[in-house]
Amino acid sequence: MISSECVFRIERETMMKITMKEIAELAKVSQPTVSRVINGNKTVNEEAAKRVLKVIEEVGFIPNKAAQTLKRSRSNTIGVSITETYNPYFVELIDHLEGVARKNGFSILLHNSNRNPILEWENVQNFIARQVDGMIIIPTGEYNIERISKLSIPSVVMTQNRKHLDSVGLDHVFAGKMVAEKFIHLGHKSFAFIGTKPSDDKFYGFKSAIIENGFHFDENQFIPLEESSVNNFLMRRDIENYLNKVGNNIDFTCVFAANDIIALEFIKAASERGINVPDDIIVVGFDDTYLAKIMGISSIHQPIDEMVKTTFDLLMDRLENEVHPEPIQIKLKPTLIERNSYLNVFLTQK
Amino acid sequence: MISSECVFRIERETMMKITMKEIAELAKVSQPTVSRVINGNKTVNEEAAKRVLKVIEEVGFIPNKAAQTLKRSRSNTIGVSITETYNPYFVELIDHLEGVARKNGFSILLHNSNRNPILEWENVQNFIARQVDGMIIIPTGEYNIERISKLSIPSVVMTQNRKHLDSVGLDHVFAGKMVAEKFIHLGHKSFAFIGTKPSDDKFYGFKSAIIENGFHFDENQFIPLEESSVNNFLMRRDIENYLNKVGNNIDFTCVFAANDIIALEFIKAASERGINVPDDIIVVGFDDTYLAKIMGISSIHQPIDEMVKTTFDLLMDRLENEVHPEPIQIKLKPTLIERNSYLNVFLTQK
DNA sequence: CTGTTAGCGCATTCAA
DNA sequence: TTGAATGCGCTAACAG
Repeated sequence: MISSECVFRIERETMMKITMKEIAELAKVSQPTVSRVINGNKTVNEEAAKRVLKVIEEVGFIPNKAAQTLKRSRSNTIGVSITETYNPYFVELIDHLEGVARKNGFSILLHNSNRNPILEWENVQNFIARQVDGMIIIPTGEYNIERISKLSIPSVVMTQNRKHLDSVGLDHVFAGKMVAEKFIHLGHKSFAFIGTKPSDDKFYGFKSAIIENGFHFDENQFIPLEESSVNNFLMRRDIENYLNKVGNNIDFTCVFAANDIIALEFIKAASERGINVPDDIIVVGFDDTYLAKIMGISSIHQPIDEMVKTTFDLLMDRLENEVHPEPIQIKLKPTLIERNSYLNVFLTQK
Repeated sequence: MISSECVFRIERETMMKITMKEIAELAKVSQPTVSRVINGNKTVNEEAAKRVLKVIEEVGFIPNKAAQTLKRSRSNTIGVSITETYNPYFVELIDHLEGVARKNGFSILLHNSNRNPILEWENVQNFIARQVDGMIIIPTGEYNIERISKLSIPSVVMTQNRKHLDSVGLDHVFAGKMVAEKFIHLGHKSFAFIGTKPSDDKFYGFKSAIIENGFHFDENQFIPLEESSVNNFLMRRDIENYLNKVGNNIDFTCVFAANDIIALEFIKAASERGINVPDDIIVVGFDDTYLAKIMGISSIHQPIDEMVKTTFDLLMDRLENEVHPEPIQIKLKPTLIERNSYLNVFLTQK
């Protein structure tokens, strides 16, 4: 007792790192016994176990996970590579992910790729170096996917679907279709899309549905945004460019925006030009972030909870079952959240 | 060469973990020599080094950081505990932090405390278990600070100042004062504050400056918000409650909000009641997040870059220099960013 | 310049 | 039920 008290004091002063060996000495047992107690091995004498626990409590011992990882070849860590944090949707995703991981005894090692494939690969290398048990990738594109699939570390791609890897994505085509059909159902006849790339699945779904329903969609109804603008909140500039170009010839009455921030920026730009949202033009955003909630913008809602849970479960499954059959592709269904734009209130109150 | 080719193939198939020992065999050197090459030890024969690097390249070897950490008692990781992600300000902070850390060869281990001191302590325990070299804490309150200060792991508190620990905070009192003086300078005579707790330093600075300038500030000019409302985007409810209570007796013409989201929610609530911002009431937010930028709300800007850099440098300093004198407290100066509310545009265009 | 040896802290045999 | 011995993959001290 006295000796343990003593060490305890020393601990608080100099705080040299303490190990199982010290605990063992103080509890008058061997180091493996301490290990057994900590890992809940029942084959330990009750008295001894109590002594060990008491000492652990007193000195505040915490096992060294680096040693555990080395020994067990298992770190209880999963690496998560994300592309950006400017979109609150990803932040929410990560938040949920950490919660789920924590509940299951895992830590998250989070790295941002900033949409840069080189950094993404760097992240993966780092994950490997740090012995993660699995990886969750929000991909920058196709660039590293195949390499990752060859890595033998269980990995799953989240938010998008990929051929070579397990993936949990959203049915973007369906989302686009849903918006188009909503617009059509509301009686609209001329449409527009704002986004960075025409290859976007949601644009494809949107455009297809429009054409399938016998309506027209030509190139200048695609309002193009630079990637770099989007990342730096400068999409406003691109929108202005477009509006300046078309002048008064705005011939669409509804717009689908690739994300909520873009939607809001469009609404602002339009409003300043005397175009009333939603009276003149209605707008639907994407991601259903709190921005959409706060500003009352209709938006495509991604089932974050379900996506995170599905992704994590899939990863756990891969961790436990060695067998690696074909990559699984899961496509989640989005929903359309309709809102009355608060902006409308601002616009019409006078 | 042939043997290395062979192992390479096996690697791609079964992908058993490869170690320095294997590299050594393939390169016909001893394992420590491989280590020397990897760590840039110049005392290695050039030929041998080349062979080693070639093999490493071929098999894609990445050193096991768990082993390195165990051996060096250094993980090149810093633990970061944050309180929330709902506020984009913290997200920006973390983003910058990861960038700075990466540049210096460090990884971030990020854990969210969700404003819960118990989780915060859990985070710290986890950081210790994972052998972080240092910690950066965005505190949930006072609760764990003293315990942390006794831990011997270099730690610095960020965004707030604390007595017992190195800390890099913001001069909140100054911020409040600055806003009050701005309001006064603009000719306002009756003021309000929206936030969760009257103990808030920025409220203190705000109120003090008002009183010092001979104006009045009584209790019902503090618009109270529940912590839980703020965390769940339900501050609107509290604001409505307040506005309902006072009815038409709104006697203030300017409001200082504890963060940008609150500011926006107030503006919305007020606008819907026919109160024009900024004609009837002007509003200043806090954090200068993109929300404020997008919506054109005036806001107190925190020097994120400087804060992150200062915090990181301080931590590095503590890591390198064993000596631990008194805790250092650094207070950064905020600035007031003035904007013309876009909401105003929406409100007045008709 | 390089190989041999030792040991970081832990979990896991294997005996006893 | 327990302790002694071993080794996870790596770095560092020491010979040579």
